[in-house]
Amino acid sequence: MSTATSIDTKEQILNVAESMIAERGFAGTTLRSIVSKAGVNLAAVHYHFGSKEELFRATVERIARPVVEEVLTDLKQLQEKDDPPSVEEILTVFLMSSMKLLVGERHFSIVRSQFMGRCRTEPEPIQSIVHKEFAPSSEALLDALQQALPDQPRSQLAWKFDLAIAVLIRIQMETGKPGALIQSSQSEDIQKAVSQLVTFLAAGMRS
Amino acid sequence: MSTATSIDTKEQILNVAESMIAERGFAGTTLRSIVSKAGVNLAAVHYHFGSKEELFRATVERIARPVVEEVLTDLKQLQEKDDPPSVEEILTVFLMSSMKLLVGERHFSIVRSQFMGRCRTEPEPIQSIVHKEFAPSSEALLDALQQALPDQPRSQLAWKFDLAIAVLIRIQMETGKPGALIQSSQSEDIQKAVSQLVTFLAAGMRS
DNA sequence: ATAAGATTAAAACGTACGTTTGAATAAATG
DNA sequence: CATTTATTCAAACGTACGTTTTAATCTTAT
Repeated sequence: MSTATSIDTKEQILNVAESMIAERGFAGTTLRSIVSKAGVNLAAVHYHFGSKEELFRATVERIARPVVEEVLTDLKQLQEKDDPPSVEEILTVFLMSSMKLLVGERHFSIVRSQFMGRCRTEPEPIQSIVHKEFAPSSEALLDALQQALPDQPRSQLAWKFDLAIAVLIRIQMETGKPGALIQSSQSEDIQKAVSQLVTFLAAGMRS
Repeated sequence: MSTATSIDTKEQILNVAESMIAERGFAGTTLRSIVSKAGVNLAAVHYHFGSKEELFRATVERIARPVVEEVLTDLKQLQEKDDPPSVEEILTVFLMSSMKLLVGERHFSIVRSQFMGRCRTEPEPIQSIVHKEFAPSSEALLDALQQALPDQPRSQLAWKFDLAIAVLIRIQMETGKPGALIQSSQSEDIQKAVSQLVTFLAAGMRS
């Protein structure tokens, strides 16, 4: 059953795995280093998750799920307001859904942002896991963009949106580092950065 | 001395390391898998390179050096023609210098492009190695952009250029895959893609 | 031809990996 | 309270890692 102790262990592993994978990547992070930092037994990983890869899947899922859900609901809400929404509105939903991870306890949330960036640049089979997790929101966003820019061929829109993802990933990986666009997890900083990014990307999307 | 056989061994290791790191990343690529595919002895790696990390450094250097030199000479040539050059001209130099890796034997050159993208998203200490290798050309390009867009604050230009790098990396990683902007290594395809990317990025840079 | 140096080869080094096991402990259930 | 279930723990499993060693082989030059 789910006892208080077991939940703590499981979540501790997820938390530590998150920050270590964000820094060192999947292949560069060992289970022994995770359990050492988390203060739990090595076997706990396999008891709670089954394998290293499943632990990674759980880590991705825990972060990605609320982001994907946020995109879908915000997009739906946007389309009910005015259909079709503008490119800027769609890009704002796209960026803000991920940036909202940043609002909260500083260090932890910045790590989350870096984790998101890191895990989306991992080699196979990690890449597929992450891609699959984000597929629903990616497709919804691309559909919305197609409606906002009906004159552009779908293929062109596809690679442009792909570049928008690349930009988001880069922003996430650099978050908190000196010289980066986003340095704090304060709401004003984030909103300002998002609006700059929307301007940057919208110009490219329309071009 | 440098005999014909030893050069073949050394270059064989570099070639195979290049393609395997492009696919699996640095931590995910083992020396044993490299020498196995290359058909050379395991100890040859340490004889010719000293360590796994030094092999990686050599692999990066072999590809990055001509790219960096190309950027510097092309930029100089551009500035002699008209000073200051336009944003579009600078971005073209930036993109084309890397894209020229693609011109040549198809499979091998596509792997090179993927390697470039992959190694620039690696965790430390790899990240620092790659960054150091590209620093001269990055700084020169940023300086040129500053001259072309004197009204934008340096800090803003810096993160915008950083996003341009992110875009290039993404393009390189996706090269050859279905749905990607660049699918072949033919000169026309590349030039067409570069001009589209220049338009995309220039719009963002000016925004 | 032979000595010197450069390169390759096979084997082992110690370490660390992900995973499994089986017993000990804690929690929940009747 | 007894018993079943859930969880933790220490230890070991087999495998694979990067690296080192020592000897054999090939090149080059005297």
